[in-house]
Amino acid sequence: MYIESALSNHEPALRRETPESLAAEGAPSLSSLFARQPVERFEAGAAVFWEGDTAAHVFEVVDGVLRVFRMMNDGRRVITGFLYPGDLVGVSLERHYLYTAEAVTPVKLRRFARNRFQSEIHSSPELRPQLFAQLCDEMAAAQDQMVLLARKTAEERVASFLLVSARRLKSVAGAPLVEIPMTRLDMADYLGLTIETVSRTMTRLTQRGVIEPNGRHTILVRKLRTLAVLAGECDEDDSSGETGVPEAGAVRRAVWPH
Amino acid sequence: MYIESALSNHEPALRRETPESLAAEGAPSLSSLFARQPVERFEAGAAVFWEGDTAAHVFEVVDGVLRVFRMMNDGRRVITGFLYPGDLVGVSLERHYLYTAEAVTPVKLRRFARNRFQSEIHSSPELRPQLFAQLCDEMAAAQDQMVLLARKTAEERVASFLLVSARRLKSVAGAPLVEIPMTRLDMADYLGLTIETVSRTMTRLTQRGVIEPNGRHTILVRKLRTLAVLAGECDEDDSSGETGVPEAGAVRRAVWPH
DNA sequence: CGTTGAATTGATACTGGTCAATTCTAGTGG
DNA sequence: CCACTAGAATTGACCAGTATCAATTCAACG
Repeated sequence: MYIESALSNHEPALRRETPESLAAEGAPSLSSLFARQPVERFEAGAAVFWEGDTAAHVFEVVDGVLRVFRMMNDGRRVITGFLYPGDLVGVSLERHYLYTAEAVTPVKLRRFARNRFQSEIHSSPELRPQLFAQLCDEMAAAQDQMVLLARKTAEERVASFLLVSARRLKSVAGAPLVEIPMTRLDMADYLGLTIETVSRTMTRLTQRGVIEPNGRHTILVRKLRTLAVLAGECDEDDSSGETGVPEAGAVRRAVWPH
Repeated sequence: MYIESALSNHEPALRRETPESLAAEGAPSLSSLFARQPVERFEAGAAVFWEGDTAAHVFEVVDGVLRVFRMMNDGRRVITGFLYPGDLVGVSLERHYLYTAEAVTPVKLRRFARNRFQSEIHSSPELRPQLFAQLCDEMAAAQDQMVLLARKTAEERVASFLLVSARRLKSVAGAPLVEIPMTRLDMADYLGLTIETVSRTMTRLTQRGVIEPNGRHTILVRKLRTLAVLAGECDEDDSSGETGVPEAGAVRRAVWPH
């Protein structure tokens, strides 16, 4: 079966309103479920759970960034996603986790027993559509990632990543200052490249004036439109204007000359 | 949020029992929802819907195979999945489909109005977990595909594809005879390769006696264990035995030397 | 200020892509 | 029933984009 996102380009449906805001208003939301759980802290690099562990809990990211990855038996690593505040980890029907979750930055999480989570979801007509929406968003993101991995060049991949990172920010007027908390190795394993290729590509983007690194984990995006064009999936008209962030709900064409 | 499959290796949770069997028994199942809808036929190559179309319906595949794909604006195509009898297409919260669905073979479908589908799901405590299970399966399959696209070699990709195709069959005793209904171009666009590379890789597998083509769309798998090893994600012990199909629920390790 | 892992940069290798030429095969029509 | 045809698949020669290997350089932290 195939599902789609409630919002194009994977702005997560529920991420806009912070967990706190909803919980405070008493509106039933997925994160309000977790609100009473104690906050647990993980230092950067620490694993929340491992691929193969018994999947006993569902987690909500409260603060920080997680990486979620799978390893091939010879050590090749694939990061299937990064998780941000408001995201859930470990929702599943499987007895064991199918991936490892690690803290990229220091992370705060809330934990919920799996079976309790399931029964809460099952019995709440408010929560169910929200969970469903998150699944749809995640599926859409996975499909974008498949497009990236299957057909995009190194430059398109890096540009796509930076673009999505830029969109995650509350777009500061003009050029957004993007935080890249993860290492180049994380980026490489997420984009299906090597560190060297990621590094070279970013150097080239810098030389062309598209981005302007500010330390290793902060990047000023100087030409957002250019970045969007380089990323692939958008119509490549003017890259001169260099105005604000291209809106998320962009039009999609339905033409395919067979 | 991240979810996992109810069954490893993406044997779909609900696919085993045919739609008919369940519907006949009156057991509430996703496909029983569709059972009263008229069957629609699509000839090979016909589109069921296009990326960008208003997403007004959900479809159940009754017979045949669909390909689901997205196009980049310059024509690069990525097939994100193939759909088989029992699968649903078009489940979404989005107003428009995010991908095109086309018939690979002559296909029979049943159609269900989107809002009716949603309310049925919403009001049925039996159906909901089944839909959830399908979402989980699909998410797990998407993650496998990301691993394939991000890190596997051409040979590993082709081997993985043939292996999954072989597993879909009711494993005939000994060497399974695998049907590959799609063209090489479909395979290439699914595996992130070119037709030429797919072709060369299959030729090499044939020369090594791993597979034995029987026409262009049928393949006798002579060395299933070898194929499994070549596919990557399985421990590569003996490839001599060449006995039955490796079971789906294989063990996963949880080691990661950081 | 020194140390160490991360990142960058360079030289070279190799997998898979591109372009082009056959060869196959499933239809089609005589 | 069989030759013809057009698209699909295979094969080959060559090329390009990334990976690999190796050497610096950078920057965060003690």
